Formats: sequence, C-alpha cells, structure tokens
Amino acid sequence: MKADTTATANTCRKFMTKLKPDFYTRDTLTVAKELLGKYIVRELDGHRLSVMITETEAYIGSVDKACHAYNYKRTPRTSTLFNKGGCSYVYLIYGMYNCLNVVTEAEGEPCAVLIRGGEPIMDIEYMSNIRYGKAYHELTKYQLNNFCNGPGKLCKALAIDKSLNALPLDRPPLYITEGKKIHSFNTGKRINIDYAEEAADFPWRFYI
DNA sequence: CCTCAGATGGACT
DNA sequence: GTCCATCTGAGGC
Repeated sequence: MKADTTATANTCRKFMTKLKPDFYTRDTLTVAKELLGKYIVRELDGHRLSVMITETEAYIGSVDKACHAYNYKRTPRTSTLFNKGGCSYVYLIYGMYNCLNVVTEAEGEPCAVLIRGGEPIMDIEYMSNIRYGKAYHELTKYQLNNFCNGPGKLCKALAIDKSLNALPLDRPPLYITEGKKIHSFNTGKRINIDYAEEAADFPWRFYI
C-alpha cells in the first residue's frame, strides 16, 4: 500500500517535470520523436489544461522548402524561429486556425516541431467548453474522436493563439512536461505541404 | 464511411 | 493579389 502511494506520487511528480531548454536545443528530428507522449500544459483562468502529444512534424529551415524560414528567410513572422530552442512558435493559418510549434536547435537555426495532435488528459471539462461550448459528456462520438486530433483543433481546445507566440515553454502559461513512455511510433510524410517540392516527401511526421 | 466547398484574414510579393 | 503546416458541415454511398 505504501509502495503504491509512493509510486503514484513519483508518477505525478514526473508528469510535472517541465522540459528545459536543453531538451529542445538538439537535432529537430530527435526532438520531434521524443515529444511523443509528453504533456502540453496550458494554465488559464486558474485551470490547468493538458493534452498528451500524439503527433508531430519536423521543420528544418536550412534544407526544407516546407519550413516558413526556408533558406534562413527572416520576416516578422519567421523571426521567432531563429530563437534558441525551447520557445513557442504560434501562427494563424487559413485565417481562422492557430498552429502550435516548439522551436528547436541553437539560436540562429530556424527549426521547429509542429504539434499536430494530442489526447486530452487534464481538466477535460474546461477544455470541452472551450472547444465545443458544452460539457464533455454531451459530446457526440464524432466530437470525441475529433477533440484535438489536429493542429488547429488542439490549439482551440487549449485556447492557444498568437498571443502565446515566442514564449518560453518551461513555465506558465504554457509548458511541456515529462509524460508517458512511448515504446513505438509511426513515421510518414508530412501533411498538406504539396507545394514544397522534394521536401513534401521527407518522412518527418511522427505519430503514435 | 467518404469527398468537397467554403470560411476567413494575415503574411508576403 | 495570391497563398496558406485547417476544419466543419452537408451530401453521397
């Protein structure tokens, strides 16, 4: 009994361990793979929302035509990508959805990992109200299956928009913690980057 | 289950 | 003016 209690406490502590910058200042593909199973935590109005990351994509500016900062192109928007790894990169897409990335590698290397999907973990009721405007138990099967299984949906559920761009990811209001141990994952081509020529075929999407 | 049109606005040329 | 790292609801099967 005592052992069980201790194990539970250790598990909780592990989940609350925030990833530090040195997790992110590494090879982007490695970070993209290792982010699977980690927990995104969003603090908002006294609530602590969380989803487990289940899908990521890597973007590497030096060689990747799909990256906003391909060939080190620096604009007001992409300047965030040149930061040292460990901060957020949030942008608006299609005029109405937001996408959350984590910046990786050293300062000056414009790279990031797009968080493409997750699974709700904590304060699901509050997230449900943000996402659909109703209680979790009221959701249809379709809504349950589409709760945050896409970059725009995930940002909606966690109330993430451009106001959270370029923030450090090791403290509130937005951070990532240790999470679930992942034993295997899938690899594939990235989604919706058909314009990116040869880079469209890079196998830089990872998902559980 | 599937496909597809339309929404919608900022970033960039 | 064009493009876009998307989502939703409607309609078909």
